[in-house]
Amino acid sequence: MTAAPTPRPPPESVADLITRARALAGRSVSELAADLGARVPPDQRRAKGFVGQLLERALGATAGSSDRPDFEALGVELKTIPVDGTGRPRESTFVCTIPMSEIAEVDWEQSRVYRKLAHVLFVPIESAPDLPLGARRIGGPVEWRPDEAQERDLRADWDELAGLVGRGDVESVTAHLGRYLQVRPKAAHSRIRGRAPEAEGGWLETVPRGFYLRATFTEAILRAALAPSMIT
DNA sequence: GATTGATCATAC
DNA sequence: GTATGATCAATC
Repeated sequence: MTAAPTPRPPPESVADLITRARALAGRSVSELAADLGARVPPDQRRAKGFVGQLLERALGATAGSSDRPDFEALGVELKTIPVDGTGRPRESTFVCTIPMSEIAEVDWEQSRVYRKLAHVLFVPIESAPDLPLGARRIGGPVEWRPDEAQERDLRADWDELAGLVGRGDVESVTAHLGRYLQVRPKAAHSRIRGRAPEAEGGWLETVPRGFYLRATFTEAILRAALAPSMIT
C-alpha cells in the first residue's frame, strides 16, 4: 500500500504491453488507483477521463498530451472502453479532433484517423450508471489492427465526412452520417469556435468537431476478440 | 433505450 | 488557446 506515485517505464514490446495489460484484468479502479497513489474522484460526472489516464500511467504510456501514439516506441494507441454486463460498449469512442481548416488537403493515409487507428489496444472497463467509479473492474485487453474490410469501411466514411468538411459543407455534417465513423462536437462547451472552410471560399466560425467510432463498430471488435476462431 | 450534441478534467 | 483522456444528459 505505498502511496507514492510509481512511474512505470514504457513497455519494451507489444507483447510486454499486453502482458502488463492482462495483469490488470479483474482488478478494480480503486485498487489500481491505490497502487498508483491516485485518489478516485468522488463525483464521477467530473471524472470522464480518469480511468483512461489511470491506465496510461499503469501501463507506462509516454505521449502525455502530445498528438503521438500513447506508446510512442510501439506505435500503439490505448483506448479504454466502457462496457455493460454483456461486454457491449456503452459509449462511442473518441478518435481525434478534425483539423477543419486544412482537411481538404489531407488524404486518408495522412489522416489522424488512419494513424490513430492503425494499432490500438482496447481495454474494456466494466461500467453501469449505478456502479461507482472505484468499484468498476478492468477487463482483458484487446489488441486490434483494422483488417482489410474494416479499413475499407473506415476510409469510405472518412472520405465522405472529411470531404464534406473540406468543401465547405461542415454545417450539413451531423452525427447521423457515417457507417462506423461519425462527426460530433468536441469542445469544452458549445460556445467555442473553430475555423472551417465555407463553400463560397471564405471561412466559417463553428464549433470544433471530432471523429468518433460508433459503438456498433467497437462492439464488433470486442466480439471478434472473444470468438477468435469462427473459421470452420 | 439508443443516439446525438454538449460537456468535464488535466497538462501545457 | 492547444492537446490529451472521455462520459453526460437532452432528445429522438
